[in-house]
Amino acid sequence: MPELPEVETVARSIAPLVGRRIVAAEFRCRRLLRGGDPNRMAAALAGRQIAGIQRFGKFILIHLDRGYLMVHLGMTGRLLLGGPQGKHTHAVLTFDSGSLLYDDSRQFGCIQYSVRVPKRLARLGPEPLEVSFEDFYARTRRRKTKIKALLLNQDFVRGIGNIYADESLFRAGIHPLALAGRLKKERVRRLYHAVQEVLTEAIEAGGSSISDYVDAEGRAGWFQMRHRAYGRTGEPCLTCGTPIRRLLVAQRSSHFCPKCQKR
DNA sequence: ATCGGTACCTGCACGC
DNA sequence: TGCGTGCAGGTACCGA
Repeated sequence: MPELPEVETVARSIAPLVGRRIVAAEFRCRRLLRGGDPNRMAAALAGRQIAGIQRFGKFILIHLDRGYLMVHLGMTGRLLLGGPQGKHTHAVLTFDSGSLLYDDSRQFGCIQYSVRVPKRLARLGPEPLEVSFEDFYARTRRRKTKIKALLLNQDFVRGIGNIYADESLFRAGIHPLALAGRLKKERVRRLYHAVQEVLTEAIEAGGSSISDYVDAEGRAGWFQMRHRAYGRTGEPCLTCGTPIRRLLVAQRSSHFCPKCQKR
């Protein structure tokens, strides 16, 4: 579910935890820990104070007074401040008052504790809202892959997922199958600005709630009302009226206007 | 080094 | 009502 705007919204909504101390931690799903031991993690977290919260692409890095807790929401992960626990509540952090729940029906997300900043974060590309155009452009050069696949690659830039890739390509007028390395500089520039525009608007809208995404306070986003391509297969293009088409790129559905978006 | 394909899970909507 | 199919915001890993 969550891409950069959703993760940013979640990260902001758990900001009230900064300064609070973890009284107890419980992990009920081994898969979620990616090899970590539930009891050792719980022991390491008990007594720790939240020092800060940072987002890296789709990852949330919670700084503790000793070590880091890295959270990825996968497709269906949620962080919730309090609220009822369900059959997919896989982790619970208890504070002196209140709690933070991790809920994830598909179990594609992960939570990892480490003393140092996890190495995975160092391999990610730059933040799309901070990268310069020259760097963004340079990263597309000599790439033989399709532009849609490149946008989804977190080592290219971090945080873009299926929705915002489609929305950005639509606004830039670029076909998802266009080869990244062959795009002219001015077309890459349009894409660069489209990515920033779409992500900025989506953050302002609190993200996209397609089926069940909500922030830690249970609030849904409304950027789905602004989608022009994603999920609009068969509906008229808002620019030219041509029906939006869907095809598979990198095994992900891609929605685009066959008339407005050129290869 | 890069690329495409597959695996990992559960839930839901759909047609029969 | 049940059953099979396809689809879903994600990444990691494999072989070519």
